[in-house]
Amino acid sequence: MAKESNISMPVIRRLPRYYRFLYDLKENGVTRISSRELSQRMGLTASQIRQDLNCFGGFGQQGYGYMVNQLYEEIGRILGMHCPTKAILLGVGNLGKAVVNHMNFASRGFQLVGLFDGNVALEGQTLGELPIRSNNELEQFCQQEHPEMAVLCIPKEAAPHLVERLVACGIKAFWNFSHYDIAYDHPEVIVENVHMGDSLMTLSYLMTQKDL
Amino acid sequence: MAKESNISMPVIRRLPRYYRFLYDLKENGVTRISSRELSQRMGLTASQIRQDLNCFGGFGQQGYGYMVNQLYEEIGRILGMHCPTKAILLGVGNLGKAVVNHMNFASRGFQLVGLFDGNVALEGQTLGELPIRSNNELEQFCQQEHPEMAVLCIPKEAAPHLVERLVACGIKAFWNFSHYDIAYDHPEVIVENVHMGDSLMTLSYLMTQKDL
DNA sequence: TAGATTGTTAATCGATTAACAATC
DNA sequence: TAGATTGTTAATCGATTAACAATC
Repeated sequence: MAKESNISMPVIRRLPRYYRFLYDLKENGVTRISSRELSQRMGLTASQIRQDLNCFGGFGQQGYGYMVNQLYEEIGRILGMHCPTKAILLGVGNLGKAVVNHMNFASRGFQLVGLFDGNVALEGQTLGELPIRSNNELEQFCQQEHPEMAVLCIPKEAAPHLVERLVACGIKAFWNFSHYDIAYDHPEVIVENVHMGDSLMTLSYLMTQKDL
Repeated sequence: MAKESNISMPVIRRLPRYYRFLYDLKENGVTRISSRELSQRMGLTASQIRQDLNCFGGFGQQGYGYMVNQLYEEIGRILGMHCPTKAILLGVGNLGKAVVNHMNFASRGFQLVGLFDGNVALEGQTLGELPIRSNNELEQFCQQEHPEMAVLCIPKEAAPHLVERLVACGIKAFWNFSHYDIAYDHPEVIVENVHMGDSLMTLSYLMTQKDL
């Protein structure tokens, strides 16, 4: 579908949310829905929903609405859920462990194939059915498995050097929990930053404002 | 400063990022900076930085720039870093543990004062120097400590009932890791959602697009 | 056919960028 | 004073909303 390029980021970032709501509707046995009803459930305008969906094609039927299951599948396809990408995770500390245990990579378009940590004491331990490997094995592992995405749960200080190595290993995208600014040094890779601290501080701001 | 109301969300969400960059500059011994230089480091326009900062007041000096430390402190004050809010966390599973261990609440405007879990087997265990309490103690604890914010690391199914109780206990804001849509049922509370899964799916989309 | 709801164009709104006067 | 850079207004750009013709 040629329409799919040049979609704006606000639209893209709404897609996973549509996907979640459609999944819930599906689970609740709803088979079709109008943009108007979906808009009420999601707190958006019906206009925006139709505008968003039409970036990718006409998934609805005039006078009738959208088939929930079909729309769910279409958005899943658009998001790349059906062609999983191999991913590795670096830094098996508190955060890394939680990401491995808590995040269902398989249902979000990725296949987690390797765990790495700089601490050799962890080597040989397993986490979520995967062995924890030493960073020394990185190059060899990537040559064999060809992962394309790396999850960074490492300290900021360790990041620049590791990112350099990972890019050399063929990693094309990063899910970055570290505070190192990858994009600045590597404009060619895709980076999705997760700054949980920023989110917490935003909440602090909003509470402070309301207190006035 | 009366200017501080009606600031748009895009501006607010950039504040923590300014705060981080200013901290780094400070650490590196930089004492003053122009909007132009900061814009280059952050990948923004100088215009936007000046526009953003002027929502809150004139922190710079014409012909000279901004004092790094002063600006850092001002943004910290705006974000409410200096008046910590008491917070509790519910759900001490993988994710809850990681949040407790990994997130420095104290440096982001909050004081974590209590941990709660529905699993009584965890009761009495400690995590990050705090005892894990049963959800049964919630009401009594809140009466004594008056926390204003709750971190939700609980399953979606458990959320509606617990949120009800927490709002009755005087909780005014939620840092929500669950997929339950709090705002829909409680428009009066402040909610900051953290949807890590959405972030991962966005990355999947971006990779899928580039592959075309 | 009549009613409903989409797909799509046009209008509005808001956010970003550019420009420049103020001033250090 | 001259140079630099802010604070602020104006212009542009993009995203959202409204409107409505197309059509199921």
